[in-house]
Amino acid sequence: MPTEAMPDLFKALDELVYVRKRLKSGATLYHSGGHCHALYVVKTGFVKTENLHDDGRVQITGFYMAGEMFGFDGIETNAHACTSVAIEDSEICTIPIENIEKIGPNQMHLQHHFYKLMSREIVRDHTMMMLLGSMHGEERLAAFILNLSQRLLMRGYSPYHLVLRMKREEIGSYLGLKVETISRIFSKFQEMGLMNVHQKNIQILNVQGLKELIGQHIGK
Amino acid sequence: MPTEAMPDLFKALDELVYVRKRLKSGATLYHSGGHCHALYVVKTGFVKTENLHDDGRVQITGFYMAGEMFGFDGIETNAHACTSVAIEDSEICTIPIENIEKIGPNQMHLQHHFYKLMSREIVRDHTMMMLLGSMHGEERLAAFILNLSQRLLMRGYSPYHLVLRMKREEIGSYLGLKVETISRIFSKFQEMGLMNVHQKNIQILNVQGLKELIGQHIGK
DNA sequence: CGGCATCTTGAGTTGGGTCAATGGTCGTGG
DNA sequence: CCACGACCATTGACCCAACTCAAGATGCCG
Repeated sequence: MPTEAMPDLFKALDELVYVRKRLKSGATLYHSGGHCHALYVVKTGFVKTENLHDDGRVQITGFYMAGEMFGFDGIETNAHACTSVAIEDSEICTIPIENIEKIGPNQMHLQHHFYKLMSREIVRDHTMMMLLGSMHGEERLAAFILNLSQRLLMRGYSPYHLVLRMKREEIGSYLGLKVETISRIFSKFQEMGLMNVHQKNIQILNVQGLKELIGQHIGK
Repeated sequence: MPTEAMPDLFKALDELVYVRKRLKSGATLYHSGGHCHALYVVKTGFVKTENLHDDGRVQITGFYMAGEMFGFDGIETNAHACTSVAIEDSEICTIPIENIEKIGPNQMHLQHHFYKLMSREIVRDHTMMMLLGSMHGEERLAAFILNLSQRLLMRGYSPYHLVLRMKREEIGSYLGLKVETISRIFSKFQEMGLMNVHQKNIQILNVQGLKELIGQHIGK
């Protein structure tokens, strides 16, 4: 992607944005099954998306931080396939889908940008399938922490100090593990000297150690 | 989607198709990391896509049958994020990405069709995340068989008799379980009178029973 | 300060993994 | 056409990672 085009791209993107909504922590942006007419970008705050199974089981399918777009699952059927909830006070930008469809041939780079964003979501989901299907608990949590760290770094924050916005139970739901297991693994990581854990504050002490931990358990 | 528009849509789609490749069973269509210049549609046969982890672990991320499109993961970076392999002799249609980008404003419904297809893949992936993150072995296999049955039905085949194109190990990789576990669950399903299993031939005897099995294990 | 939600830790259980042996199926070549 | 060999599937015995249940600890907010 040529750097020159970026300002134009952002300008063009900006014109698609409809409104900025404010959500209190715990508030629902949209419900599974509801009519889907827009995509969303987190401006500030933190959002989760979750799938609700009939019998009450919940699977969190994503956590989105400032600058990240979500809601692509609703395009296929015009109905949301998951529920979106703010996990801290957040501001959300809305991009009406009709605006995206109106993108003309003069903004082909913008059209392509949306394809890329959806492709990125697909790659991310496949990575999660790999994590859930073939990694052990410790590997999953290490990968999760490294991923958050990476995303903070890209936003210009320190990659070594993170404040978790979600609770242990939500991390567990995302990683296919129970709260107690998450808690135990955090304690173990601390014992191993990989990180300091104090409630939601994580200080990463040994990035390389975390990376090496993933992939140690050969086989599964 | 208006039924009237369908013939036009198919005609328009057809014009994007570049070539039809023939692949022998076991042949690789593209490798992870390779340059991505196209999307693919299965014309005949059966294809799997898989993520390869450094340490040799493999996660199958999808099985695609006639009429299904795949390869969306390569759009973001122009490099394939997974490897695609034919699991039986197959014919594959290639849709060069440049053709998709050239779609003009006169074919807005076609442009939207691609958004829908990518959205469908995202929904499917989220369903898999739910399956891998919060279902037990029996539920996973039941869901898998019901999904195949459903896709056969949509293509006009009997939903009660399926011939598995993949081996047990591949089912296991897809569902995050080991070969032996898949084998044991198939045997159990047969004992329970839910289906007859003879090698790759599955005869479903009790669809309702399979559906009810999913969601019985409350909690986890 | 009290009440409630969240997090941690322990003890015991279990679903699915591992290892190992056997049984089927199919393709190839004599 | 049959026999061999390679690959795949099944089954059993045992084990361990993660779950369940239960009890405290910690922190937060009114």
